Amino acid sequence: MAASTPTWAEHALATLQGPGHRRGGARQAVIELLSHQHCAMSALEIEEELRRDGSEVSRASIYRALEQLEELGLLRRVEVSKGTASYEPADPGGHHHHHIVCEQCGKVVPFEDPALEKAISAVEQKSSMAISAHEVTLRGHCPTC
Amino acid sequence: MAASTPTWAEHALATLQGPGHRRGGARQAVIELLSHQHCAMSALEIEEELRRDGSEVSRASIYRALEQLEELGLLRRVEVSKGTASYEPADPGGHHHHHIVCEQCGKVVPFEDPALEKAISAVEQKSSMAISAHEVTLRGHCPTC
DNA sequence: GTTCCTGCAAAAGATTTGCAGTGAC
DNA sequence: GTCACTGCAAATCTTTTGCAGGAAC
Repeated sequence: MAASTPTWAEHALATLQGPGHRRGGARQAVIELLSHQHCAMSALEIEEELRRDGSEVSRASIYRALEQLEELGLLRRVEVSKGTASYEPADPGGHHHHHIVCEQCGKVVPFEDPALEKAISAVEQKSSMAISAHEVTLRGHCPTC
Repeated sequence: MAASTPTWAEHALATLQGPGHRRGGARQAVIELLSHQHCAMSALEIEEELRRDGSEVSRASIYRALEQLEELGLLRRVEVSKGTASYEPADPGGHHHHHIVCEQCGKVVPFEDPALEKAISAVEQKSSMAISAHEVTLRGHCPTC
């Protein structure tokens, strides 16, 4: 899938200019890393990757940054791997994709499908609950597995 | 939603008659409990419920039973609550539903929608991966929250 | 100066595993 | 008798939290 728009990091940092927020290195590193990502990453993957990049960040700070960014609507939380949350940049326009996960090797492939979105919208309309988000995960085996 | 078919427990126990399996009280209690359930339960909820019923079962045995039953295709694993897996009986015919979760109170409401299933089938056809399962989760707020 | 952000260490919660004993076949 | 199943305790893994120091505004 296309990488997230190049301005997502700017958008995130702009949102964090507001009152009640201050800049900080750890969160900035997380934003920076995620903005270059084409798909979801878990907190531990982020920690490892940042360490590899030389910008070591405390694990607690990563979790706190992710939680905060999700609450601000800047990140989308998805649960692809068994027992771990992953996060990916959320398009401000609401444009998003879903995931296919290989049960063998754990590989995650994004996909999008307008017809699927339409069907989900219809369900949301019919429901008595006010739906704010949805998540679709397909599981199977990739060609090489 | 309709409760799982009344013969699911029998089906599960029959499957476990095969070679390489033996009967055991802990697993049987888990099957018995889940067969009466209308929606997904987590391992810890199962433990608590069994204890309340007077049939105390070790937590490890519950996890082992759930893992095994899922591998046999008798249970469907869904991740509704944040950070915990839940399990529900899998209809042998493949008939299944999905879930709407209230982000406030955690309530889980099942739903099914043929149009949605059709849209997902279409995506599965188009994909280069061999899809064996899918999961849809809607999140929002229930009328009382 | 206020208070948000960060790191460290400890805690919490969910799940897995090693091992020895029990029970089904 | 063999091997699956069970319970207990310990270990593992992910995530959260308390606290003290440091940085942004």
